[in-house]
Amino acid sequence: MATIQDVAAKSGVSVATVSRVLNGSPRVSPEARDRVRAAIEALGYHPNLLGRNLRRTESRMLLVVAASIENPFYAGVVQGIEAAAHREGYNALLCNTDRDLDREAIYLGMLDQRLADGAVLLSPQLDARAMERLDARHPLVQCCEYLDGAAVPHVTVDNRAAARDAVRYLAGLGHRRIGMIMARTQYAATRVRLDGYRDALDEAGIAHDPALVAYGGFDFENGRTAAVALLARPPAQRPTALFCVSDLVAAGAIRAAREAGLSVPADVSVVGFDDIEYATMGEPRLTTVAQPRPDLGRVAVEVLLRRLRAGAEGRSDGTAEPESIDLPHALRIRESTAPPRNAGPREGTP
Amino acid sequence: MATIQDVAAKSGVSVATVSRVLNGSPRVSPEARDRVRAAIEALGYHPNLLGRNLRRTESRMLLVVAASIENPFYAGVVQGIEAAAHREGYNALLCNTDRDLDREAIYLGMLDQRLADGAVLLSPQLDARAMERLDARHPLVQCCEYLDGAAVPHVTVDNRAAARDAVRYLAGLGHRRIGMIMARTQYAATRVRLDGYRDALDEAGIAHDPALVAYGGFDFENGRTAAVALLARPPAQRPTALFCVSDLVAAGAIRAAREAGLSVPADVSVVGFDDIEYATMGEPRLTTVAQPRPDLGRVAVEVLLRRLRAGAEGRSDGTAEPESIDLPHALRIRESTAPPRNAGPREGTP
DNA sequence: CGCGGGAGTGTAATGGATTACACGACCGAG
DNA sequence: CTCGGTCGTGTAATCCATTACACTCCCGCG
Repeated sequence: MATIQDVAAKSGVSVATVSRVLNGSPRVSPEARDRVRAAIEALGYHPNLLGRNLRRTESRMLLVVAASIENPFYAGVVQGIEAAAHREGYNALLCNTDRDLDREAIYLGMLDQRLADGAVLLSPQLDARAMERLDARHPLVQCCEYLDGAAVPHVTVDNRAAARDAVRYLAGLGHRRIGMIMARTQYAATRVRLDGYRDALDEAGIAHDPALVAYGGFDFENGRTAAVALLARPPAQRPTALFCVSDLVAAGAIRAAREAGLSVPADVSVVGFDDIEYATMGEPRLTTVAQPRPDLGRVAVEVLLRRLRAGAEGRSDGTAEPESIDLPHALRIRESTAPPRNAGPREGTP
Repeated sequence: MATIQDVAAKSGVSVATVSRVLNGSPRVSPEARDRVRAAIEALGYHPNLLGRNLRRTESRMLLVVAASIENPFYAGVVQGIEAAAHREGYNALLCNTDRDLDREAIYLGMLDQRLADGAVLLSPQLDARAMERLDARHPLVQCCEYLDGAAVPHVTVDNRAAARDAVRYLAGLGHRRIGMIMARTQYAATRVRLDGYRDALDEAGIAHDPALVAYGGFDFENGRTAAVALLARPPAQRPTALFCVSDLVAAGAIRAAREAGLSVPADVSVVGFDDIEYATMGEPRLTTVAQPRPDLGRVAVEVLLRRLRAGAEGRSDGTAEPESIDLPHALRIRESTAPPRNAGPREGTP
């Protein structure tokens, strides 16, 4: 394939001038510019980015690392990341770790190999210290999920407030035995949802009952299994509402309720988290907490590029507070929630 | 960061020797090897792949281009692609076109810029000629969907046979008014499903009724809209079974049936295509045609790398038949299908 | 008329790794 | 002892584009 030398020869100028045309430098005469453009056209020349990137010592590639990029929740986030990256002239390299620390290490190794300039971590597997060490060499940003102790910026919603809103809504419908299906996880973003759940119970003057909190994972089967246990309790102790840590878990809970002969929402209300597409496809449509997914991705990229550029100019202040951002969430009320049987909504409460 | 020069200096050998150690050449004395390894360790050296790739004139990167990578159907395919690519020392760069020809062009442009060595196309937007022209410069392979006239290899299931199996099963249950919800599409892989549907009707001696075939897209809403139209017909002309071009369309059809006061499968049987995770999460669980998704991805990469290597050795035979491959599919019978009301299964037919 | 300075262009160094070729040391065969 | 060959290693060219620096014109001002 043609190189910049070929273009230079064909248009009768030096490679420097061709390069200047390529990069839009103003110090080129219109005639030279035209001749170079014509030669590029005639030769079907495309700059070899391997050469350019080597010279510029950057790859203009951003890593997007997640347990599973295809997880429906991440769909919109990734879209936001890609769009923002392209707008800034970067490409996004999507990486699936399948929660495997080694696979993640391979991907993050691309930073040291200069195949990528920075990374957005959607579900980090490494520990906080390792993340900080890596971040000292190459800018990182955590998005949606993040590790508690790591001094690496993160972009999320206020998960505690989001959970509080969801459970407050259930309490407002008149529910008193509200269960929660949590996930066992290292992520602070998820763990504080339990705090939000408790906040709302406190507000409503409902005593905490640890037996109403079940722990599993984020998936359909996890949700189903956890819900089976909670719904197997005697009717007087059985929760009349379940707040679930994800929409997939909520779908599992609905399946469990059906299998237990209970109807949703008449016998049990179910609230999810994430607002994935599936939430409106199943029956009943899911009440859930929506996160601004494309925005989460977009802002994460903005933070990352800000750091990348700051670093390129030699600044690495070190101890400055990492720039972390919360974006607004929203409770979407649909058909999987209703007042409990034998207890209308508490209209009287202000 | 440390370069190969630094390692050479620190270990008292030349860069050539360091490079040989890096690449596992046997022509290095054990002592030199050890010293180099120690220096690499001490300096925390990682080879700069921008330099290596420039020198080798390859990027070891494979493009994976789809309308939407996050589409649940592609999840497993992408997983297969990634796994196979890594096994061969390649990275997969996932690209979303959102069905936008321009965005696709930008991604495919990365081939000419040498940021990627080849591409797997999951839902090509360009036309057959353009694809062939591009393929002449850089190896491509189509996976799952493919264009009719393009002399570019593809890896799929036998979509016609798969559709035939699904509809044959419905006919076997005793259905005679079997509708199909198709997608308007440029893809041959999808279009031949209509042929398979007709094959099965012919086999069962059922006359074709064009009014029973509706056209839409691949999504939930498309499926719902199309099904609303088919199910609005008077009961005697209404289809008792619907074969849908995708699981999402089938989900939409089920929603439409419910809204029309019909129950699935008692009043209408519904069959999907793809067997995405959602197929077993909803109610009822979906009868559908499963594709071996990771295998489709794996084989696509194998074909691609075969071509890449052949091309690297200077061979480009030109007019040889493109290597296209069909992988086996499977009908998964679940709960969304049953014999029609007022007509038991046709047990007597052999 | 001489000189400072900007515009336009070219030469060559540079980024980091790979590898063809060359060279010296050393071995065994004749 | 000499020659051919292997082994280990180094030098320098190479991949392709960017850019610091130098240079030539040419203009306008004093």
